[in-house]
Amino acid sequence: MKKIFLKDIANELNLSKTAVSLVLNNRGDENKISKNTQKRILEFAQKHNYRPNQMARGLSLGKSETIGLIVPNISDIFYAKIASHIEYKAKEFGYNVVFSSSNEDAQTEHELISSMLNRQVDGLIIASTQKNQNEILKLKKSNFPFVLIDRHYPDIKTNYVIVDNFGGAKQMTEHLIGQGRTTIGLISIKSELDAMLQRKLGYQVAIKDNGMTPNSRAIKELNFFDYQSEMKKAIKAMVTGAKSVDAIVFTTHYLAASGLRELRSFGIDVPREVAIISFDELGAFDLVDPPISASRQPVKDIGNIAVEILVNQMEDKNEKIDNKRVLKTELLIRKSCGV
Amino acid sequence: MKKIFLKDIANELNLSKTAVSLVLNNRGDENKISKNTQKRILEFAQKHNYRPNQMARGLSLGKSETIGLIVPNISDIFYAKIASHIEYKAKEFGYNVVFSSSNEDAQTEHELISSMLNRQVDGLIIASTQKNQNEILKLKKSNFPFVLIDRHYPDIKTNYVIVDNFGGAKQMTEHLIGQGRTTIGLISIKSELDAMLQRKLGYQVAIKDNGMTPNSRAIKELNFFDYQSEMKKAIKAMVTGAKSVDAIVFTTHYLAASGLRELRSFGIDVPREVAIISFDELGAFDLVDPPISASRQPVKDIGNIAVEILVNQMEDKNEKIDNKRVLKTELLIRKSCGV
DNA sequence: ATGAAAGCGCTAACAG
DNA sequence: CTGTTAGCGCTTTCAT
Repeated sequence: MKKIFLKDIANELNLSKTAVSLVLNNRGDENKISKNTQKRILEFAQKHNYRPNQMARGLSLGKSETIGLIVPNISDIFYAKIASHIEYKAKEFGYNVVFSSSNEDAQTEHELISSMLNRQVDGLIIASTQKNQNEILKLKKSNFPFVLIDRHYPDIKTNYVIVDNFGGAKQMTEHLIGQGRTTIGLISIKSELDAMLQRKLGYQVAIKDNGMTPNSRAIKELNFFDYQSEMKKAIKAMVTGAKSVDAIVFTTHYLAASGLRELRSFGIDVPREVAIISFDELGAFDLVDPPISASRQPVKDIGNIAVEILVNQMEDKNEKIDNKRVLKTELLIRKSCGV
Repeated sequence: MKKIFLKDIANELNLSKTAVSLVLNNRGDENKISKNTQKRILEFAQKHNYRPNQMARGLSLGKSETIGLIVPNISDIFYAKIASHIEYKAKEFGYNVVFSSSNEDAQTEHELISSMLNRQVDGLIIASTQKNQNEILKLKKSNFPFVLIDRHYPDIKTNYVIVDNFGGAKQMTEHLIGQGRTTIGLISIKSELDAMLQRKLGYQVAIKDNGMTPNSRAIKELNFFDYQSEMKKAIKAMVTGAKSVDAIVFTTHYLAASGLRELRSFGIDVPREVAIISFDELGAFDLVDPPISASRQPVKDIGNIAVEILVNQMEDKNEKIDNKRVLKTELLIRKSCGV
């Protein structure tokens, strides 16, 4: 089963490369190549297991039929799920997906974008570190097709698909208030991410709107790379002393999991003493003791819509490039925030 | 910021494409190109943001510096983690990663392999459906570099990195026996996967070795695509009637999660009435009520070793191609299998 | 209806 | 030390 090339099949069949190429790309009819010739070509290719070299094809065509996907971390189940949906949807449109993780590092993200551009991806889907404003601006100016997901740059007009972080967090907080909680804390990641700012804001607005006293001491923002050890201190500060909280909003799933571990180690009864709720969830949140309430993100929609917008822009060069989509999260009420 | 090519920089600098290409590929010194010329080239390239076209480069070089990764499902946290480690390790060696999910479908896997070959990946890492023996055999015969992970074909000599499924399952079962459990059931996926067979075998051998009566009614193998609804029946059958079990071994994480849900809905006290243990785990298994014991797979090692073997084979064509690695799982004892 | 020939951007003998 | 030249495998215009 040796490798066979376009040229070989042209030679064997006494045809030109042109004819073979045309037929193999389904352009036989429009170029009026006889049915019989077409059949011969197709059968021969099939029989000899012909595989066009996509690098050659891509070089010639000036495109690779590949989409690049850059996420902070593919082993985060949230991004893994999005990746899975992106891959599925991309395939529907005939595109492959190359992915890479930036590890929340701006420089890595920068290199990844370059590298993918080198590899001639036809478009990019990026869950950005949000620390590469210039890079994104350059991409935009060069008119290269891309869409941001999960995180966007508020100051740049681009395509993006995000969720309503503000609304989701506000709704979560209001639910706790509705349950009669009066001293509600927030534990988040220290970050410039607009998503995180919006979640904090949603929480704060809910607090104020309900006539409760905002208390900056009730807000803890942990270092992303060291959140586990900082969590211990944060929880300790929140549950001891006179101003202890009776509820905590976590701005992301791994914080909620970590926070619950610490609450337990302090012997706190969740939800009786402290109710908790999480933005986004892990697979087993419904099994946890107690089951953790969460605001679920529509991962499938995020992936699908991102691909659709991207493909539109890649294939229709006139497409406007500030296609903004803000999706709603879904509040899942479980025992962790009250009875 | 218009696109700039090798030719452009040669022209601008009044040099030949050769010189420029050499320098840009760090072969300036070995080709005795003057330091000064090198500096001019590098600076010009830098300044104009030169990006070599990897399709052209790949076509010329006959390789793409890309590794293809095929897994059953990238949104399964187990594979997502492996993918993450593979990506990281591959980058150390200068390779990119393209991934795709086969959805446990043989035909899809077949197409994926073809497609990746078309795209000129330099090597393949495959967690196979194990239903493509011929395809794998062909790959092997063509001498194309690849390594199987997680699942291997027992009848074909290939590179592979798997875990000791038999030993892990045996150890899990023995632990339950050591806890005084006397009627132990197994819930698995109906599948030809060697991994699943080995897990079942490990369970069965542990049962026999300890003088307990094997009972085929205590083994339930569910349909992969419909395991949730079948789980309800399986659990019901296991916990009702005279021969109800006092422990269950689950052969994979999502089965354990699903099984626990059903046990609860039947009002079973875990672990008092029924102890459970899982092969592999989900992120929050330690938080679940009760915390679920599990045999953890070494995902990082699986990824790293797979890449190392593959790179060896890709870069040293004399490398033997039956590099077999069987890694140990790690038993994590938590409350779900007894006090 | 089919073929010859040029070209995509880069690498690598080989010759100077 | 540098330049010329010939590909890599495929697509596509332009003749025929």
